[in-house]
Amino acid sequence: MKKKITIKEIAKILMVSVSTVSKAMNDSPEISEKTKKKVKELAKFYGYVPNHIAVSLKNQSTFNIGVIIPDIQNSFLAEVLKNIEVHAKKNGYRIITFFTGEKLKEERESLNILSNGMVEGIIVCPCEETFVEKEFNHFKNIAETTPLVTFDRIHKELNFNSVSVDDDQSILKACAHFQSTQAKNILFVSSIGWLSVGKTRRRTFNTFIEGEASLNGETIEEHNLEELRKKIEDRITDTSLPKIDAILGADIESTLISNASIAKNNIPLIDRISLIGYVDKNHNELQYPRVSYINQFPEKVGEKAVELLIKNLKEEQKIIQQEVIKTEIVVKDTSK
Amino acid sequence: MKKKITIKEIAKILMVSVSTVSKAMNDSPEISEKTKKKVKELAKFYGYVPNHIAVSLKNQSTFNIGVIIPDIQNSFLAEVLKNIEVHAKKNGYRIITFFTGEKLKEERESLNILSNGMVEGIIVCPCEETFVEKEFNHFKNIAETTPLVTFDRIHKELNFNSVSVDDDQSILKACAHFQSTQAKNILFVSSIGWLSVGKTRRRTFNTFIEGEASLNGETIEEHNLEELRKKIEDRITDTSLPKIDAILGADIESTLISNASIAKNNIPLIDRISLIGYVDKNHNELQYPRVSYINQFPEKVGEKAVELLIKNLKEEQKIIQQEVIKTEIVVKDTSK
DNA sequence: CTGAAAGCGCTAACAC
DNA sequence: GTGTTAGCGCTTTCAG
Repeated sequence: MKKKITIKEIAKILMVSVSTVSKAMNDSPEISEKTKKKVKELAKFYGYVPNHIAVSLKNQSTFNIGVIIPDIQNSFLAEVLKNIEVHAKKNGYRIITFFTGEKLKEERESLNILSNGMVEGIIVCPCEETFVEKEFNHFKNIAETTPLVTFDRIHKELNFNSVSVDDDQSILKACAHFQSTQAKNILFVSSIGWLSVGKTRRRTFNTFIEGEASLNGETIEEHNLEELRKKIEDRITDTSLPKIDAILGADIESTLISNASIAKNNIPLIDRISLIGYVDKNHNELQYPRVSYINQFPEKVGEKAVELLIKNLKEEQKIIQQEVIKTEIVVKDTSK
Repeated sequence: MKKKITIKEIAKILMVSVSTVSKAMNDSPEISEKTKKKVKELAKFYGYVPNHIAVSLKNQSTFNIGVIIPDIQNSFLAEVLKNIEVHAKKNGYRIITFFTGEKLKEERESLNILSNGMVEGIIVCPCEETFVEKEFNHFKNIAETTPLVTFDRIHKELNFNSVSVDDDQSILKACAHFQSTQAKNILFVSSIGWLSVGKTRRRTFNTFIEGEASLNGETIEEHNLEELRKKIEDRITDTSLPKIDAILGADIESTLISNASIAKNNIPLIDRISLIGYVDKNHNELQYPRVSYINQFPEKVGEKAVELLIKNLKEEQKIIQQEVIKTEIVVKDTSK
């Protein structure tokens, strides 16, 4: 493997000093056009590119933003990530992405590694284990020295800059939508009952239903997807029980399974069960029927997160801002 | 924002030299247990973490692997990426991911940035524009100084370490599968005719069909997905034309649209059109009907890519190895 | 217009 | 067992 050429070697070949080469490469007005040309030509010839690590160390700035994500397979997070990258780049920053697999240990490690010189600031979606363990100290420690923005998942102890989605509002809007279409029996399905966000969504659903005399609610929560499918199919095909008018999916998986169950059991149109849930937008557009869904605007989440972080990088004093993105129900084929 | 503490400051507080602190932190046997304890305690107290940039510069090694991906929304690439990350971590490496958006300029820039000190080696899926422009010099230049592994997309000029998928075989296996189920008229649908991989797939399909007297082939290629949907629906519902027995989807989008079109037009079972194509595995499992698909083993691609790269990092001399992953047809609901 | 020298934070050979 | 020192590749002040 060929060795990479350094400024020093270029200087030697040209019989000038390293500082001259450095200045020439950076187009300093101190250097004559002639020398600049000479230096640049040789640099190009040898394929010189400044060593990024050395520049970072010297300048104490990397133009890197760290991003920590629980899971890349989560299409919402993937879309946020994409948008973080786009907006970071637009502002002259690169991103360094770590995945935690929802593990607290990985999250801690990622924060530690990133926060020491690698990046100027960090955008992080806290992992599930963090919420289970109610352990937020690693964030607090890091936030003392490194600008931090959390997104998507919130907790009162996570009082940093954050961008989240109005989750309660999503559920309430979906319920209200069902109500306006005369649904009576609403089934809440979830494969994420163990996740804090899953718990909140269920609680919000239940609270709403209890407050509405005209509505009746049922819940199916099951982590195992095959089991979940079975339970949903059993329920919606069981004619001995009151008919389900609408299903609210608490996550992508349960929404898809509900959609599949309705399709598979070929339920006649007259008995159509409405369905609203969470989906991968791109995918949803291409399937039939397209599910009516809760749009969480991942583009906005990504953009805002970058915006908040960069604002914090520039300001000297630290400002705390908590953005909440409003969601909307997008009516497609599975509801009126 | 609080300043991060350095080794120097710890040394001053403890009235020892920086090297003592450094050695103590790195558990050098030269240092007494007592001093180690003293140093470590203070380090912990002040939340000291070594500056990664400085360590990298000093050691001339970063334990970073660069990954360059055209598009994170592509579920195949996302899954490969996830597996690259997992296997990199397993070997003690972090990954730094850049997205090119299929743009040659971005690809060039990403390679340049990564190759100078940031990473030890690079895993890259070359972007489409690279193939359109037939411009491979940026890879060749980088490969002279930085270990490189390309994956997924290949070209005879890209003669580096690579992991690719046996694309021809995928198409041939699908055709053979249709043939074995007595299909006569096969429709090839594609939304990626403009992409090199799309061209190859179509060519392979056509060549096979022409060689088989018992088979008849048709092709619908259309970049605009709404148009594509219309064309597919028109074709499969047009009873004045010979009936389509099977559809081969050349990419995820056209496969999904075909599936949706069949479902939407409620084609009776007796006229069932078989469908094989490319899918997002996770998603496919949850929908109904689940599409019979070509498994490209993204896990293997990611794992092999890391393996090849690390092999190259360790060996002094450079070895070139071109891995080809065999695919398989996974029969689900849309074919016999 | 060019060069010498200091220093970013850390490690490690070498001295004591 | 601990300290001194040089140096990784680069930028930048200051001197000439």
